[in-house]
Amino acid sequence: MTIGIEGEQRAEPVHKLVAASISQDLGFLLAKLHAAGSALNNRALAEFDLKERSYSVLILANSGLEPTQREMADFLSLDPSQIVALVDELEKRGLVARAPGKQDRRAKTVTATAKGGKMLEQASEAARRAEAEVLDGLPAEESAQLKALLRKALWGAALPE
Amino acid sequence: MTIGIEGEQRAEPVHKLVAASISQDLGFLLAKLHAAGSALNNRALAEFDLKERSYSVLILANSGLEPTQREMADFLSLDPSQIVALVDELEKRGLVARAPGKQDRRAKTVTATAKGGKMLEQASEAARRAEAEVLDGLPAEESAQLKALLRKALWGAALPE
DNA sequence: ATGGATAGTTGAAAAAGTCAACGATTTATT
DNA sequence: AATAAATCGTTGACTTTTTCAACTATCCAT
Repeated sequence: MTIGIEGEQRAEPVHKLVAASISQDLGFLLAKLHAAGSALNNRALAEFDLKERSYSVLILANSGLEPTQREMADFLSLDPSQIVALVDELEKRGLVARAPGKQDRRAKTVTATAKGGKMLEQASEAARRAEAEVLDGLPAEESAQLKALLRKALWGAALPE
Repeated sequence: MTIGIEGEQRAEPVHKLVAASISQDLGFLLAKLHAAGSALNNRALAEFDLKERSYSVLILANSGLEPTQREMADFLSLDPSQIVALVDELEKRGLVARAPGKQDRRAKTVTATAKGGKMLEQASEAARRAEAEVLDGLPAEESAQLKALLRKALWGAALPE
């Protein structure tokens, strides 16, 4: 983690309270790193009028997996009604399109348009840079390790890639 | 991670969308594990009429470090006004006490009362169990590694303990 | 001694999260 | 086949959380 201020970068000063036992608490560590990362991500994505949420939806829409809104809601840990709002906005901007589910006509699959795919390409690059900034304190190997452990904590040993 | 349903526990089914590239995104992984952890934490703490937030404040108040509200806000990545509300409530319940800062009379240090300390003891045990549940998929060594990497990402190599 | 910054507090406004209901459709039961 | 129960997306109401600008009291630099 670094804090960037007007182009200049300095290491985050280690806070006095780091000595408190909460610094050993997983929930706190996740919340804090997530908060810092979200701020950077949202700043990076603002250029494309995206936020972390809409960016996530766009990625899933562009994945080729033709996810339904319900699948997105489950996977992103969001309420289905929030997905409606996110897809509404992306659809209005012509970045994604809804289509009726093939087997299930109740469901709607969400797919990125060509325009959405192009925007995603650029946005991903910005997000990649933001992530690098968050992981600034970790060498590449440990960054990979951290992400691998997070995936394993979420889904167990059976991991993609 | 496991999902507990009415006492019974089952492994979380690996979602179809895990194959999407967002599963490699640090922000997403943090958000998802944090969301799952928060739910478990809050459920565990509800017994004590605490939430993650008030629990965090109580820990810091009990740390012996005599943090000011501002220090708490910085450390917990919260707005100072949110700390006011949290401390107000804990103080009303007799779990913490405000005292004027010794060097700086603008500042107020927050300290846990004996009652607060006792409650924290029990609540910590509940939180510890919740954390264990989140880290269910990881062997002890990897859990420790994950937490160490999170700390390092946040504060660099200079770590407590 | 004055001016500018900072701590806590308040209150308002915006954003996000929660939840129950509904129509359309699917799945299960008889 | 008919009916019942469950599910998907959507809407709207409601609550909670977040954000931000003011304000007082106090501190710090000059």
